[in-house]
Amino acid sequence: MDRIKILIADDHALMRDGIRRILERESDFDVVAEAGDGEEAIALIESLKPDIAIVDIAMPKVDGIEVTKYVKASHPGMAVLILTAYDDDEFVFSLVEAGAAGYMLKSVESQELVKAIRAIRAGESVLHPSIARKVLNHFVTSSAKPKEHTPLETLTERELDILRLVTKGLSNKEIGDELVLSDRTVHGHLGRIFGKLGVGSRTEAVVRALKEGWVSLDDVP
Amino acid sequence: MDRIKILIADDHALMRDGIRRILERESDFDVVAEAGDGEEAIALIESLKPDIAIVDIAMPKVDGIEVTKYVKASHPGMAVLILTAYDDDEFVFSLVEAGAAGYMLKSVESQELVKAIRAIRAGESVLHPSIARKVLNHFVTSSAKPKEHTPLETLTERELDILRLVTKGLSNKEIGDELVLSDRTVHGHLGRIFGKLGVGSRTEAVVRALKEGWVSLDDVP
DNA sequence: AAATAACTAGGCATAATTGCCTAGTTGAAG
DNA sequence: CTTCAACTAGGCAATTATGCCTAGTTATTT
Repeated sequence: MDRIKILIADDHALMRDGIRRILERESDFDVVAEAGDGEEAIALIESLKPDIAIVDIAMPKVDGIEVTKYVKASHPGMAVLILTAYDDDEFVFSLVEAGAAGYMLKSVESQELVKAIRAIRAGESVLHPSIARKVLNHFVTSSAKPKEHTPLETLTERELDILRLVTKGLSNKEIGDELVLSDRTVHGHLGRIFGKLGVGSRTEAVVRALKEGWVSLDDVP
Repeated sequence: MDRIKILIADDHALMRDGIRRILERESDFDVVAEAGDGEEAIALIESLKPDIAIVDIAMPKVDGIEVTKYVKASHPGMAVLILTAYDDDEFVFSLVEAGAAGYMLKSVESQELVKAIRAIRAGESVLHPSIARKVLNHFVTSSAKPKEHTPLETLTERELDILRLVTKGLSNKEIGDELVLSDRTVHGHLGRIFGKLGVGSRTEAVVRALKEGWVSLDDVP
């Protein structure tokens, strides 16, 4: 069999270099390229067509999830191995959905990574042990309570506007001034927001907005 | 001169391995140990007394900042090079204060890291270029406005307890029940919290708590 | 012993929030 | 043309929150 062509995408040069040196000790591995961001990764994938792309989630310009989606859409035979520092449920499910063949944490031992690559090459899927547990938990709990915490009816644009200003600590009246509305209107919107989010106070709504990423902490200096 | 004895502390085995392989190519470097968490790092520093400890910030049990403080307190001659993924002002100042001899990001090229180690061995200090800029900005802006956004009088433990519960969306009365207090007491604490933080509503206080890291979003499911 | 800070609690007044209604307007979709 | 969702606005009542006071207790420090 030909050597396994591998691409490494990670914004940390040191990590790329380290992984490359680890993989290059394997005679059947061929590290054909390194990319420092998602855009570069996609370009190199197009021109070099590696067998496996080792991709970090957090990268500038285009993140690992997008890269994975792109790869599976345009090169279904190509495998993506996510290698990341994030031990986060949400990412795992996004990636599994996007079609990643593996999800390993950077805390993995070198030889485990090597084994994972060979397994993926053989058509298997690999999950970091601590991740596998979470995935199982997910299926168990998600079949137990199909809704309850997910019934987020989507907020309208206007409601998001108001929620953003609430997060800045403004009162209903101040929000009204800001958006040129009556404070009663703000009051009405807020009531609907609370209903949709299933909360009962602006404090909870704010935490929810931040948790879901509607609003970033950076927006609130 | 003897070879430079180096210890690598990082919770990512892959990163440790990569750095080790990079450094081992230099004939005057001697990687004497690897540690996967801060506790292990301190133990190994005690027994092996390396010249330089390369330390990640985010590590289990004991973080890199604590390790740095420990090293500077008990082995003033030993140097600490922080190598981390976090491009964050606060960490830099904490580390500079703690006595780190260098602060490099993991996005650095291998050869830069090698050069940094030699520089530190020679008694110099090294800062990642993008960090250096921030440090300069800090001194410029901090001399311009000595207070204003920094006048965070420290909150007491009790105040933090209350702030944490506020972040969960509880009312004063609910917080009182939780902590076995009168709601008036909670009211009093909150007033002092607002004063210290310079805010005027629980919403602002919550955002502040999250922004400063008093409370984590993970604590609020 | 005296001072200090933190925690506790209450009074009192004002302002803000929340809940539950109705209802007009607009624009897009059927 | 009708229907529907979203945005707008208000009435009304009840609850909370906020600000500004005082003041007792406890533990620590000086």
